[in-house]
Amino acid sequence: MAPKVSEEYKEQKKIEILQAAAIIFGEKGYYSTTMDDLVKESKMSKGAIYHYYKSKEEVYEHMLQLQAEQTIQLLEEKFAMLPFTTEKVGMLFDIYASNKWLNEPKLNSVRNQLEHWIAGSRAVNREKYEDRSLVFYRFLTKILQQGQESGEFSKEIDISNAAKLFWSMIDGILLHGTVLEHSFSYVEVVSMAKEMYITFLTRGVKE
Amino acid sequence: MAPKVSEEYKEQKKIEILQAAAIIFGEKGYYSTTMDDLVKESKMSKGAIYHYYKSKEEVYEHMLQLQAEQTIQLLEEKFAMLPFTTEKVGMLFDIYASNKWLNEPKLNSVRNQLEHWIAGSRAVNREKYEDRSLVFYRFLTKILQQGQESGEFSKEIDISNAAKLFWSMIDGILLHGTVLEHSFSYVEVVSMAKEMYITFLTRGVKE
Amino acid sequence: MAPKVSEEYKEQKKIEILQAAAIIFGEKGYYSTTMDDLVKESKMSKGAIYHYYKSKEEVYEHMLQLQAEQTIQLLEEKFAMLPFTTEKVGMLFDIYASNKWLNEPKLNSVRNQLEHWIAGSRAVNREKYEDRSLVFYRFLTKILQQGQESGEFSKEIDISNAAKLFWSMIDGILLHGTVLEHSFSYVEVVSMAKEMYITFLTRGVKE
Amino acid sequence: MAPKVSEEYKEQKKIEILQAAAIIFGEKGYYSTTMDDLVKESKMSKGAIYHYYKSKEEVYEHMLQLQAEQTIQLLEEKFAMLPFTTEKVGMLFDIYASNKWLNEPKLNSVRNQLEHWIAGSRAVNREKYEDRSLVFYRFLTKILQQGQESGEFSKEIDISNAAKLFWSMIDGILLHGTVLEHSFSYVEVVSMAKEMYITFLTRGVKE
DNA sequence: CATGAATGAGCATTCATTCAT
DNA sequence: TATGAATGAATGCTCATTCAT
Repeated sequence: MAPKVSEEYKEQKKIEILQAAAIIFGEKGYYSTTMDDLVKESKMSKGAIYHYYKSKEEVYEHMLQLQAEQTIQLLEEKFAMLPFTTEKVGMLFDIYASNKWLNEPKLNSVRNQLEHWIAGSRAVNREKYEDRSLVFYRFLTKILQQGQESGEFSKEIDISNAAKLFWSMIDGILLHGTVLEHSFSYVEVVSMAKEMYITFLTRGVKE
Repeated sequence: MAPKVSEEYKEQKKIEILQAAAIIFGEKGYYSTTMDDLVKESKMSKGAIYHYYKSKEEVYEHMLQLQAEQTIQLLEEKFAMLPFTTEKVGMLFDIYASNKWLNEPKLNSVRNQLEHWIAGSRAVNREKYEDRSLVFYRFLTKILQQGQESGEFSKEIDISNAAKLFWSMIDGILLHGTVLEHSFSYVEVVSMAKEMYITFLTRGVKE
Repeated sequence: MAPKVSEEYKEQKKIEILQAAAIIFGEKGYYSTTMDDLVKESKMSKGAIYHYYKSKEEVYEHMLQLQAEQTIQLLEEKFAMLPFTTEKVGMLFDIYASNKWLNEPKLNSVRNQLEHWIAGSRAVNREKYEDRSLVFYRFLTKILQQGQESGEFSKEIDISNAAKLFWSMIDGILLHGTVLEHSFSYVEVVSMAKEMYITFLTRGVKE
Repeated sequence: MAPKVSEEYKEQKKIEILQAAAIIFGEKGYYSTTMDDLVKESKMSKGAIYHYYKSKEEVYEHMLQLQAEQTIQLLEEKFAMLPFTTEKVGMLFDIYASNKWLNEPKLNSVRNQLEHWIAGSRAVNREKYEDRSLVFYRFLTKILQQGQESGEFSKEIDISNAAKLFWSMIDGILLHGTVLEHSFSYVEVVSMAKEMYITFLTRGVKE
């Protein structure tokens, strides 16, 4: 209702829309969510939403981007203080094993990411999705490199592929965990993956 | 009154619909594919399709089921003749590494499975999806058990979780490979996963 | 409701839609007419209309085309039996002077043609509108040529421009007549135009 | 309480809005132009425009009125100095034949007038449009009357209808010229109309 | 006076499903 | 059985107008 408002106000409004979007898209998925659903969830008018985003697609895109950024940011914060790279990689698994990743909102966020990933892989502009992955790959590759340099990890391993393998594994586990929920022993599987992966990285390294 | 056409005829018709469905759903995804698309692809009339399947959803379901069955059957055929379980597990990776899994139709099939998995995980009747996974889990669990019994694999490993981990990993790799395609070094990553997984299974086992 | 219907049936349906379109577009104009108006007027379902035409625009286009064709056909029928071209040109005016051109449906048809003409002149694909005019120009040019050849009309006149002038004049009179209706002495103005135009064509011709 | 700003300021603002309106309505037509388009073109805020005009319709109305007034004023200025009415009528044609009437802005103005004329002829308050025409009719009727009184024009002609015929002809030619643009030999047709019309008026008058 | 964010009714179009023939 | 015309609720999006600041 306020004209000529501050930039922060507008930014705040966009965040509010994205938060409602996260809830409702998470609940019903991209296709089954209607703009009326989002209107109801956000308690804004349709016009207001279209004032800030020019399509349902755009709302979704921005929501995904925000979630990816928040994830990366979270990871980097946690990592700032750890001295050893082995610990870092271990913590990465621990983060995903922690119950934070099992509650409803996170689950939905994961579902969204995966769903749009797949849908998007059919789209013409697939680069966007590639970019989003590369951020995650790069994040881990850097850590693995530190590990090789410090002598913690075997130098024979191709760290670029190892990073890809890590995220593939995590996404696969999240996928199964998301779909199967309680019949999938999520924590145990992540734990097994952690042991397997770290053993593999440190294999043949003298301690 | 005797039916006008044979059962085989009807079964054949249903298969034809499913084949068209695999192509068109694979190309456009569940939501973006319309029944008119399926009509065009299958070269049948709308009435005919609705005669054999009572909804779009049902066509999709049956198509997925068929694809899953074909995959399991393929795997079992390949495995019949291998004596050592280590070889079997290795072959499992090799199958996924082989170029059969990189061509367009397979890719689409994978996309379909994953997409519906995720969408379905939100649905009320999630059991259906759980069942489909359990078939795969059980298939591998049996093999891993043989491996433990023959002394090839470490007895300390929880084979049920190891099976879950395997399929999570494979689906995760397929997911990344599907989305990223050429910028994802698919074969190398599968190969690394193979080495890692088998090492993990056989770790501590005297040879 | 009938599947696999005859071509005539389909043609008939399309005509029905066009007839309803002529009424409702004529009444409210292109922009103010909604598809719901057309649904109500045609007593068909929205889906049925979209089954035969792929957009509101297309319905409008086809309606215009039909009206133009009907006009040309009407003119040609009337002309078949007249021996002298002067009489033909005279009759052309008489047709427009006749009260047929003053009743509501015709008036609306004229309004539609003119309205879309103008709107269309801004459009990218203006050729369509040009074509429609050229049909009318050509129709008259042929007659004027016969008149010159038979010696009825002055040979100094550029008949191509004279044809353009005729239709400009008629459209202008229709425009004013349509807009001003009763305060525009339509019949008298057409009559004056007739005298002026024919005098001009036959000027200097020995009788 | 005294107004905060002068009347001239307000008048100036309204003119500015109308100038932007002439451009943007001319370009896109009444229906396809949005208030946001007008905001952008006028470089004013939406609130400002609604402060001076109470609706889109009103802006359009005022714009048309202004354009009509300017046209009449232009004509009257040109005519003040001509002694013979035949010359005046000739000049009227010449004005329309001059290239001023072929450039983009004028063309758009013509389009606007015609478009709204037609749309308006459906409206309830048609008198408004009638009035606007009557101004033009009256303007020419006066001149034709002078011509009859001075003996330049035939006394047998109904000058009221002749005035109507003139403007019908001009609008018709503008209509065709506007729609067909380069494939319509505008200057030649106006020139032919001039010869025809003046011959008609002066027919049977001894010189 | 000026601003532009907010409103929400309105619109064209889509599409799964039905059913008369 | 087979056909495809018909249905109409549902959907994403637009835009003239209002009004708090």
